[in-house]
Amino acid sequence: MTNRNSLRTKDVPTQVKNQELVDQRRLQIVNAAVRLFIEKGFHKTTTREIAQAAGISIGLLYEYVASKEDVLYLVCEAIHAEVEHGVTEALKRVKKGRDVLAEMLREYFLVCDRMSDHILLIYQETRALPQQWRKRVLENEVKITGIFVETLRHLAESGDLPHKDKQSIELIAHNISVLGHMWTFRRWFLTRHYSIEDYIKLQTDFILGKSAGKHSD
Amino acid sequence: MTNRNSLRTKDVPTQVKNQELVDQRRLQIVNAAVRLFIEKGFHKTTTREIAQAAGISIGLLYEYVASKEDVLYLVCEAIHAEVEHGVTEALKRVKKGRDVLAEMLREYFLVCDRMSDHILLIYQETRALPQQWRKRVLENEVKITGIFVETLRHLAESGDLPHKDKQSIELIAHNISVLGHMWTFRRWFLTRHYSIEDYIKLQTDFILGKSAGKHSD
DNA sequence: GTATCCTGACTGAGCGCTCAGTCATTACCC
DNA sequence: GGGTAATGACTGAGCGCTCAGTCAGGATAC
Repeated sequence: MTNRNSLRTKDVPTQVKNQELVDQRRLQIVNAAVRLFIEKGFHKTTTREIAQAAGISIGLLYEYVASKEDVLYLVCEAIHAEVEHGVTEALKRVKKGRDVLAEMLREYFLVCDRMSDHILLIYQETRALPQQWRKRVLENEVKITGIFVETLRHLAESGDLPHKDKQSIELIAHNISVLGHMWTFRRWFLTRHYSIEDYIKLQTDFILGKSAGKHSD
Repeated sequence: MTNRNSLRTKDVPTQVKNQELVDQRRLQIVNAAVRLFIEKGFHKTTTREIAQAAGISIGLLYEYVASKEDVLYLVCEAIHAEVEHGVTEALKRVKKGRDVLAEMLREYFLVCDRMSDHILLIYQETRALPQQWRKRVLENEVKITGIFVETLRHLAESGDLPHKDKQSIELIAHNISVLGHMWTFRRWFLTRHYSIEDYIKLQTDFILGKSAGKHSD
């Protein structure tokens, strides 16, 4: 995982003066912690294990964070940065072509596929964060959903999407986000029946409205 | 919460002979634990707190379960039983009328609304279960999704739903499940913008395919 | 009397975090 | 340049405490 945790990271206190060093060490720490948290979960991972996996001493770990929860927060921020980066990069590639929505969905689902474990981690361990930071992590979700809202709005304005009011568009954006996540937290079941390509195709049809029912109203 | 945890519950060992008593005590324990787990999470809740809230001693608690994780398992099973009961009850009411799918969605989303905290709990704490039981809890999710699969299949056969292959129907069932859950795990955001009635209406439109895009293929 | 249910003081493993001390590097002085 | 002082990154043994789980013994029912 690359270091995109530049902004929010500043809120986590450190004893170390050299900012470059802080970034580098925290990158080590986050990478180690992500691996361990995915493997055994936050609660069953000890601070010593994190330190060891990061290649530093337990004492030094606490020069760079004030608590174990700080580590989890850094991890969550890093994951979000990664996802957001993935999505915006994908969007750039897509915007030029046609069939923007379908292409966007495809790219997004692929990001979710790649980041499965990480996204799952956020669903499972956010609760362990202190109130204030939990809130921030949740707002990151909204931020990513916001990217979809923007795209959908553009499409609606340019007429490539049936007119929708703001409320509908926003909810559809949430649906897209969550249906991407569904691939991560029901992966254990879904992969038995669908490849990621199946999944992309079927979900795209569903979201684009090729899907269900006739109405009697 | 009523006691619907009759089957799977037998797998959790107890020292107490009187089965009635076991059921009654475990009900106390589960009710107490649910409340505490929702409030502070599994890891921050002590076994003592559970015992006290259940009105029994710590020693007695361990006559009815073998570990703290047992309690979590009982809680998960109870919640699932409750949700399943809610859904099947709702379905019975619905099947007679018309517009079955829309009515089913409505009832299901209302169940999710009522059981918000409980469903969220399962998302957040399943990880803390030992492997084998985690699997069972996950399979309960599939079971509930299965109810939707059944209903959709009936509708498809009776022609009230455009023909869909098995794969599509199954995935739509999963989507419905998860979009219900979304109301619980994004509740903190969604309630700012939508009432549950708004949510039901918009999601129903979305799922029934009144929703999005035109295609260029 | 004995089988069963129940109590709560007790144990000890485990873990987050600290802090006294080490060492490499830099800054400063003459 | 060489001697000295200051800085701050780094170490890891161990402290303090929490908390799941136990067990010896008491209460109750029949």
